[in-house]
Amino acid sequence: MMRPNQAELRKASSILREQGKRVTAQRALLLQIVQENTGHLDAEELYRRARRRDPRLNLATVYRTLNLLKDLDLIDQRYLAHDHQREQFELKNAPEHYHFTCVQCSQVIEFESPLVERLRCEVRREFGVELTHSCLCFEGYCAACAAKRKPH
Amino acid sequence: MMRPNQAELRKASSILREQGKRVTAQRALLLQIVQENTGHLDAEELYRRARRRDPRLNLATVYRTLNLLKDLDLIDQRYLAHDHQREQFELKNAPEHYHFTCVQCSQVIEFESPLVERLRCEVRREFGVELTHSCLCFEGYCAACAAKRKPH
DNA sequence: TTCATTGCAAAATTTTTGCATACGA
DNA sequence: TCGTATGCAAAAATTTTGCAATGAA
Repeated sequence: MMRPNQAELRKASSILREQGKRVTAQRALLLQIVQENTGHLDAEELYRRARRRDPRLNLATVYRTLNLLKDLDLIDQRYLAHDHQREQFELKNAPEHYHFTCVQCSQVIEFESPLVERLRCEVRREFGVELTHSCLCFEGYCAACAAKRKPH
Repeated sequence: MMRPNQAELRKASSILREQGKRVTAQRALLLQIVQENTGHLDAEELYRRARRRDPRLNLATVYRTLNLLKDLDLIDQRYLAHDHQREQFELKNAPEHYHFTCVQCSQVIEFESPLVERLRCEVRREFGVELTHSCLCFEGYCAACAAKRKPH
């Protein structure tokens, strides 16, 4: 967690610039926060956290920035669990990864597995489709919460 | 598709009754429509379709009904693709199934595969978690749309 | 300097709620 | 009949937009 993935951020910045967009303090701040939190935030939460560092930041800017970053494919919009009503965002990483969300403590675990690629092949072959994106959202109880639920 | 799955609906009705809830014309109509469309509808679209058969139906009733059915676990709320902003609902079926959504024509294909169970086992073992639900959302181009994109 | 971006406030959109009436059991 | 559920209208919550001022390149 919290690995300062500056490379990711620099890459995002240069993509912005390539598109003739400006790397403003607000955009840099929001990108920074998205990447620090492995990015499972909705607009409101992102706004709350960003305001701690820049109290002048406006919620409209958060929405505008999220839309921009989505358009440029710099962040992903994910649905992680049933009870998340609002959209969730995360920095787009090269390798796809998948999520497990604990329904009790909301902890998110990322995982990956070669089985996913096999599944994608299967679907491609069976239906003749072309896949551009896959999202896996598992839900349940993390080890700690599961233990608490079954004492002894 | 469009198999008149009356058994599903009767089961839903009896669950409503068991919970001391009433099976009103509005609720029956909404359940009917959710199951007819394999249920990939948001609140507004469900409302539009329901109004064709009962023009007096109110949008507030749709929201109240969706919340009720979610609480009773009679419908699932799913996020099927990136561009679906609003919540999507579908009738809860016994076997879990997964979705592919065509980003061009919005067609939804459901699939299942034993690989999913293997993946679930892997995640359970690796992280010691307990799984209660899994959602797979694949996106891409269906066979027809893929063909149109690559002429000759 | 120039024009994209911001903050602010107002509008639009989506969802929930209070209350009198209607209706299922 | 009794109370739950509905329609309606108003409120709340979420997201977008117009515009003057700001600031990155």
